[in-house]
Amino acid sequence: MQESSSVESKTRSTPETPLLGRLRQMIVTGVVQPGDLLAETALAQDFEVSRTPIREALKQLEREGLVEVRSRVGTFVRKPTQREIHEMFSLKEAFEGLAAGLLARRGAVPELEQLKENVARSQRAVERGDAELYSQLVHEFHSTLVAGADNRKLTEHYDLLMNQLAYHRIVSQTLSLPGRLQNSKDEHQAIIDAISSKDPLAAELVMRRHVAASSQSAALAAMKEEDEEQPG
Amino acid sequence: MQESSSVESKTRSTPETPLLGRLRQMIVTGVVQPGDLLAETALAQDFEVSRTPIREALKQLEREGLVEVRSRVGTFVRKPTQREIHEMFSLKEAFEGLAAGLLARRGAVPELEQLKENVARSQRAVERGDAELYSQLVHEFHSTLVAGADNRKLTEHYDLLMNQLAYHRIVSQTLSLPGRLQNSKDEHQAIIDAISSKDPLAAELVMRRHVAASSQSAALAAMKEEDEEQPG
DNA sequence: TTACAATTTGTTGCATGCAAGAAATGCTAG
DNA sequence: CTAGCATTTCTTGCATGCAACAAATTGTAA
Repeated sequence: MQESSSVESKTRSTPETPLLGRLRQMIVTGVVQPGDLLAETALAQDFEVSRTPIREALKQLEREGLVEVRSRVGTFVRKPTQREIHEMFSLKEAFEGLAAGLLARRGAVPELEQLKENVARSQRAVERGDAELYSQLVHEFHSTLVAGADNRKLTEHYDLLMNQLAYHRIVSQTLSLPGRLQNSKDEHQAIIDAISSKDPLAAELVMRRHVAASSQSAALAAMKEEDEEQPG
Repeated sequence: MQESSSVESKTRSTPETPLLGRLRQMIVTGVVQPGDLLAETALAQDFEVSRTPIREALKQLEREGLVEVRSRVGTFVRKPTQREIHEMFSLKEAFEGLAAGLLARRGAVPELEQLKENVARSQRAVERGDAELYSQLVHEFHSTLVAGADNRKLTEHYDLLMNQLAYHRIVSQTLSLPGRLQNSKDEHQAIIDAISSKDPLAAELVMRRHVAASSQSAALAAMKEEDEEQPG
């Protein structure tokens, strides 16, 4: 299953102090809500350590954009602005497009098989109308695709981005939109086809279209009004 | 003219403790070399503060990939592997391609004028054979282009990437390759043309081609530098 | 009640002490 | 000289105390 942190990958020079991961997960999964105060002293007591390691973790989270440290006032869980969400989806599109292209260039790798199996399971989830399972599979699909690009720097930046997007909550809302669920699965299949035919350009294009479509749904779900122009 | 940090942008929630920026610049500009030990106590004396803020800054730099903290051994300036350099250039291509597309979609903005003027100055630098000035202008061109995309998240990730690439040293060597200098200027002009004609796809394509070409040169230069260290 | 100043409370920022561990050094035996 | 072990040194990891500052609270006067 997953590591202690939410979207974080396996490799890390320092073995990832559990503290940072646990705090990050609390934020990403919504255990603590935007605006909540994360006081060093209180956290230190909760985790039964001193303020120092807590403080270091909070500084990291600030760098990751998950919290805001207001000097001598407090550290607060941050909520991305609508603009930031839009910006991050642009980046998501670029990252996953790049990943699809790189994966297509690599050819037949284990990750490609994983993707095929993912779509098969997704098909069954769609038939059963199991939105919860499907949401999980969607996450796995994108995660596997990026991993398959075999580019650690890309993975690093991608994880950073997705943590800040607090992917789970936004996407699970998105998928409940009518029709989007079946569409999404078909698009995943199209992506696999493009990758399988070892056509990096096509793979990137299809992937980016897919992400753009999802993003639009997600943006709609996050905020009702706000009409955006779509590239094409 | 630059901020305290090297490639960092203006906006930052916390006003960017000077310490972090100064340390970062020391690494990026090569004042301290890869493999060098950055001992907390020594730095604390140099900067006339206690170990605590030094320690926090070093942890940030670890997160940025500039140093490696080996537990209870020391913090060392990190040197990107050849693979990482390759990976980062892939990301650079994606980032700047995205930026070019976004900028093309924005249309006529101040940054576009800055780019035009940059090329004009570059032309003069080429004619005079002033490689040093040209190197600076190249940096400015790419920096302005990304800024012109008006996407702060993109800028954040881009800055993170470029700091780790320690751009200056690699690029300045790159440009000395024969012919590359004039080519580079022409490509910059082509990028501006695509952006001016408000064709995001074309702009992205041309930009990515340009970055790919530069990257290849830079990769060669980096390998060359690598070889020069080994014989000993 | 309202305005406003003084005080109290709560939080982070920084300095410092000490312990844990890794690596270098020296020492001893052969 | 070499190998192996003890010791010393150097470094980070963490705990804690105190100062600086912001914000909330209280008290007071009109």
